[in-house]
Amino acid sequence: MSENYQPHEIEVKWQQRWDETQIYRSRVDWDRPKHYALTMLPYPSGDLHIGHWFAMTPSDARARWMRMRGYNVLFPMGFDAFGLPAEQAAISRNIHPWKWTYSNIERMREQLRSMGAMFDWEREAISCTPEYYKWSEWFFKKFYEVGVAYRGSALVNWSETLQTVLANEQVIDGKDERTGQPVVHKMMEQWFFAITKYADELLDFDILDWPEPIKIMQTNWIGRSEGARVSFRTEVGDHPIEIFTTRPDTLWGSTFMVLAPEHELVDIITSEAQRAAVEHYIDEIAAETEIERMMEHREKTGVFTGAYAINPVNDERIPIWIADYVMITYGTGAIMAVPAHDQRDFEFARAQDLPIRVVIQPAAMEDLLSDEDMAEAYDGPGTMVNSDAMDGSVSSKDKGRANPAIGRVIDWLEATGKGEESVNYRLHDWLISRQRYWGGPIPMMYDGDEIIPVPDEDLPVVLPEDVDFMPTGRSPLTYHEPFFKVDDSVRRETDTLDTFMCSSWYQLRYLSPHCDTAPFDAEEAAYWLPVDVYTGGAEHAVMHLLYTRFFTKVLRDIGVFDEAAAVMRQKGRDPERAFDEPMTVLRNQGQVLGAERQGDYVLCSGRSVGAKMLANRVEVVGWNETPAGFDGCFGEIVHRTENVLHLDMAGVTQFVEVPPDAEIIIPDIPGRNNVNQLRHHLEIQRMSKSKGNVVNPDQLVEKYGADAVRCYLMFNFDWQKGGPWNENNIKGPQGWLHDVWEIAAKGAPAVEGDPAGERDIERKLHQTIAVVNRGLEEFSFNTAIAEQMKFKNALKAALRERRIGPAAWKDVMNQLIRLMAPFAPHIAEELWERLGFEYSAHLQAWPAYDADKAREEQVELVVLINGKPRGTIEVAVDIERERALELAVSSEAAQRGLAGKAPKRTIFIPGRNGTDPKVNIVV
RNA sequence: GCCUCCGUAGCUCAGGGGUAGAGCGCUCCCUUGGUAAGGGCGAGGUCAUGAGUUCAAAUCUCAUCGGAGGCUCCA
Repeated sequence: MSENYQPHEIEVKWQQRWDETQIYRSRVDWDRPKHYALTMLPYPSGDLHIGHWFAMTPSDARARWMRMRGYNVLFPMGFDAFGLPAEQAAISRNIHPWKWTYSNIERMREQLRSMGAMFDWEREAISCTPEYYKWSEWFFKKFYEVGVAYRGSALVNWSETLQTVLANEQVIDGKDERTGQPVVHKMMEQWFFAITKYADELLDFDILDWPEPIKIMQTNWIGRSEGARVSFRTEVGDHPIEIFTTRPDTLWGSTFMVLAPEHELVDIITSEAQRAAVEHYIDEIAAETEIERMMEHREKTGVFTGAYAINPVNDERIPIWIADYVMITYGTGAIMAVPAHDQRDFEFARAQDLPIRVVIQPAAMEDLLSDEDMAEAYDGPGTMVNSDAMDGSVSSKDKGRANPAIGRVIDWLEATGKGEESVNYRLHDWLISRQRYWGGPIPMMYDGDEIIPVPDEDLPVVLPEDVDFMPTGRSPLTYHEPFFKVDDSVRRETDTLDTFMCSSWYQLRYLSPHCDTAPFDAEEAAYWLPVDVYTGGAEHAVMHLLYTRFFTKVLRDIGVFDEAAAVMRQKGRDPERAFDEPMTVLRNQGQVLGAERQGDYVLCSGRSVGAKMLANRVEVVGWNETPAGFDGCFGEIVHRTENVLHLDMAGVTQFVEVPPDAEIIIPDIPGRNNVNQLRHHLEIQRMSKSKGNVVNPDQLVEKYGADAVRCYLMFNFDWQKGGPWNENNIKGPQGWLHDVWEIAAKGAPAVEGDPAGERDIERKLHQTIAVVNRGLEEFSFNTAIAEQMKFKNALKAALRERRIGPAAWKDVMNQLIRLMAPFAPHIAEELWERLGFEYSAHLQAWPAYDADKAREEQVELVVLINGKPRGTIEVAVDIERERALELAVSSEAAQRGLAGKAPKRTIFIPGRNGTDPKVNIVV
């Protein structure tokens, strides 16, 4: 073996060989423990992005590791192929979404193969194929049968830009999540999934090992609050106003009511005298966007409707206002205003000169509130006052029934029939229909008002190809008569499914993507489910990750998993809770950010040598701090080679050589500075086409090889954090691979080695195994690789010092290659073969960690004087306390520190894994 | 405004009550028959700041400053 490391050649070669020998096929094997590793499936948007590599290759490394540890691993891949991006791209390029999507998929498949991941392509699933969406449709029907899918009228988000409705989860700050364009509220009849029925169960994360932020985000999104519903009579006939409150203990302090301007009662209750003012206000609000309305700290505006309501707790007559600080989308769209105890109501009352009444008094006398001179609302604990029979009840800081006053008032409301305990959710039902073309058809038909599900035997309802899909605000399928016309009276639903529905169950389709009698094969499901480790971006926190949990729970409740559960029982596995959640462990990767040039601005003075300046002084200054009349160079450092700075001077590049004796002044860094402390590095930014900082993985693979790119991505970032791209840093992992190659290429050493040296390297190997295991376990891929680099350095040194013999060398190489196999699969396989081991490296067992072999025998006993290290003594690893103290106190370092005095106190700290034992001598 | 996480070498990051670590970068030397390279030596850190706890604090506590992410008229 003598050639150089040629990544490209060996990578292509092994990818083919792996394919041919099918070593990544995953098959049910009840005798082996299973591991379902899943990484979020890509959208076939065109080219594979470096972000895909960043997400997928570490996941692949971990899946490979699990496999080598004896697990039967399923690691599938597919495409989330329906949806607006394809349709928008198709519109702008004037090609059919099928074509666009399929050519992208073909291209991305090839790119995915170049990663050298252990994807089982036999299990590939593509959500826009009829074989796939047949089952999306089938699920929809099942949901309809049990009332989870329903058609209803609701205020929905309408995007003018996209000409379709969107789910709440796809609207962020009043803007469409994808295009950033504003959405408006519209009353429309649409299809919904009753996700709110599962709100409480979705709040239970007991069996989930998920990142805390995701759980918090889902919890906030679901937004459960406990309180009461109370109905206020109005003076305009039988039109009561329903309100929800979390503070029923403040009911007596309600001095007015506020309806959202969109509330359906506004028109009914408004008095003739106020009608013009109310309509004017509503017009004004309508002209504002949702975004403007949600701006914080804006002046509270509103208008009186002329109507009054009766507060049921004290029969008081209170005015009804409308104001835009009350949102139609939350609660009932109406509130009882308690200005004394709610800051928003307080501000409104002050602005409109409405009365304020204190009904909760704080405990301390000096804090007592008065209606007239409150500066702000009081929402702390206290005692109920001005509340008739409830006076004296103690309102604590607690929410819901945990607060005694609230509990007492709720009981009283229910006993008197004035109200009832209630839970309100911020979460709304999932709006599932879209007025767009590129989605799964909704398998429903209409005969007049009657809804008729498409019979099972007619599934799938196939999405026709010859459709004009330009958006018009109506579903493109409404213009396609052969599709929608079933017969003279029956027509098909022409809206399509939200793509998030299709991606809510893809993990199930991977189990048996070609199964045409069921969405998935029961035995496969029984064996593989649930997903053991799911990896992907945190941006899906309240969309995909919430939807798929909901979906799984519905499927469980309608019995879709029953057969799989039966198989489990039959195989002696416990199906209890196996189908409650789709993915038990979730980890989010961070984002690889783009780099943008950003160096220090410097003033350089010196003398010109040809085109170059030879500087004697370089000072870092602000970007616009050129002193008038300055004679020298001023500009941004855009690059540096050794001690030559490349300055950008208003578009012209100036070279400045900085000799070692030049004075360098960096205000942020005190003391003497040197040239490499100057910032010539890159500023981080999101990668985007418009910034031109998108990194193309194909070119990197071409240049460095897939293994180096994989290792760079795993080594140079904290995977869960992400960070800035810096191609220069690829040299680190590249050097590692190169060195390992060289060590292997040199072949077995021709010396005998020495036992101590071999023992030493064995110890280091086992210490490395432990760290690599921990790194992979904890998704800390960077530490796992750093440790292997260290081991490589140690091995290299030992070989140089001729301390390793041929037998030990071969054994170490064998283990070293297996250790690197999950990270750099191609080079590992190549070296494995070249060293004469049997194919394949990836079918080997993971090196076993042996704690005895990892243990140090001789360690340094550290002598500390007053906690400061002052010297070391070589001792046995298991040295005992008495002996250590004796040695330490009599050591030269200690004697020097003690200067003849007796130690005041001595403390022995035994060494534990990896750390040296210590003795602290207090003088 | 609230919540979560984070400030360690020039950069990217490990570690974490008991000697300050890795890779890259940088200096100097060697090699110039692995060569759009290789080898060796080395420099560089008040572990953000300030207080507290301790025999001992980069590590634990509190405060301050700085950064990232999330939530935010949620009744």
